[in-house]
Amino acid sequence: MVRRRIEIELIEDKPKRHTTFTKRRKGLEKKTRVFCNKFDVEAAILTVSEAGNAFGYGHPSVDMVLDRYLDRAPEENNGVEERLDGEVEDEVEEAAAPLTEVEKRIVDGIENGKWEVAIGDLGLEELGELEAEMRKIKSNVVARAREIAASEKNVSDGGSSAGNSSSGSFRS
Amino acid sequence: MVRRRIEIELIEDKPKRHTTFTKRRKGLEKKTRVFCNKFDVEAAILTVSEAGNAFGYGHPSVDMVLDRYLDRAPEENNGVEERLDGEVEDEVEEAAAPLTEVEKRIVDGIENGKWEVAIGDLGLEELGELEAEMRKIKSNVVARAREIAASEKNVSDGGSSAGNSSSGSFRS
DNA sequence: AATGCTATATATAAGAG
DNA sequence: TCTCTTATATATAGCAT
Repeated sequence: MVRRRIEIELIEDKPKRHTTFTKRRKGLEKKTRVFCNKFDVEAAILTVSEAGNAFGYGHPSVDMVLDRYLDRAPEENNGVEERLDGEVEDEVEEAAAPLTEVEKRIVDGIENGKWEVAIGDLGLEELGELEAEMRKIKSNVVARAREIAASEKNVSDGGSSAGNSSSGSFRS
Repeated sequence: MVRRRIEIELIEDKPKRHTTFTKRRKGLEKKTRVFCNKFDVEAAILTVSEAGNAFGYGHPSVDMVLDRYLDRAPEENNGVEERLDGEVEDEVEEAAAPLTEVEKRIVDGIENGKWEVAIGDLGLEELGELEAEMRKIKSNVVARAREIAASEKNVSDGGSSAGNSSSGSFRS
């Protein structure tokens, strides 16, 4: 009977924690389902347990919502909720955007099944090959990016001179 | 005061619907936050409104959870919740699997910032180039996949055709 | 581990400001 | 559009099965 107020704290006992975790996860998923039904919107709830198991509910499907989200989300949310409607359109600086257009199109292409073939059962060598290829492409793209960025800076760079060096900290 | 039982139906009035939508979305996000705090697990709630606006809350961040999920999720969820722990390992036909290991690794790489540089401001030509490259790689991988699949079929094909309809309707 | 029960905690629909 | 209130709907902690 909810004997005491539920602390917003970590439950100590392992087994109890797991039980409660499951209960609450289901509740969250149910709430998401009702939410979707009520408003006919796309939503997804993803959870990763301590053991690393991934659970998810989504309408019309987790992947669908994922696609939509990745397509619309220009910024990342670091634990804080955030609206993502308009465009961010900042100046063309050197810092990396969380999800650029190119990245989004790639993700979109992948997510939308343009690969058309199940390749999940490939050997690992193929996978490594693929990654190497992508890394190569990335290098090309990066080189081109710097080139373009450099020339753009020459004509449109406002006054705030210095500070940020153009090759410093990107994402991880 | 919740005059009547809340129908699990679509609300008619547009303005009211939006208000209620916002309220419930916040509630869902709060519940997710408490959920994360209580169990110290990773979770994310993503919603896309009718207008196409994307909202999201996640701990430690939406992207983090996304990465984890994509890394752990072998199958897609079509509106029905589903546990995602084991492997799916289906036959390698010509139809697309929702998200394969390779795809996931690609997505993961992209999401985790291994591209390290902002390339969103590139010209469109670069983008087309990149896509062409990826398509090429895909062809290679596909060819290899069929090769492997063919040889594997020779020795281990059981025969139960139907079961899960993994060759009918795919995504988009 | 999963399900049912029930007292209590939380969420929230409708108003009001 | 947001916040507050308040009556009511839902979720759920602890327990039993």
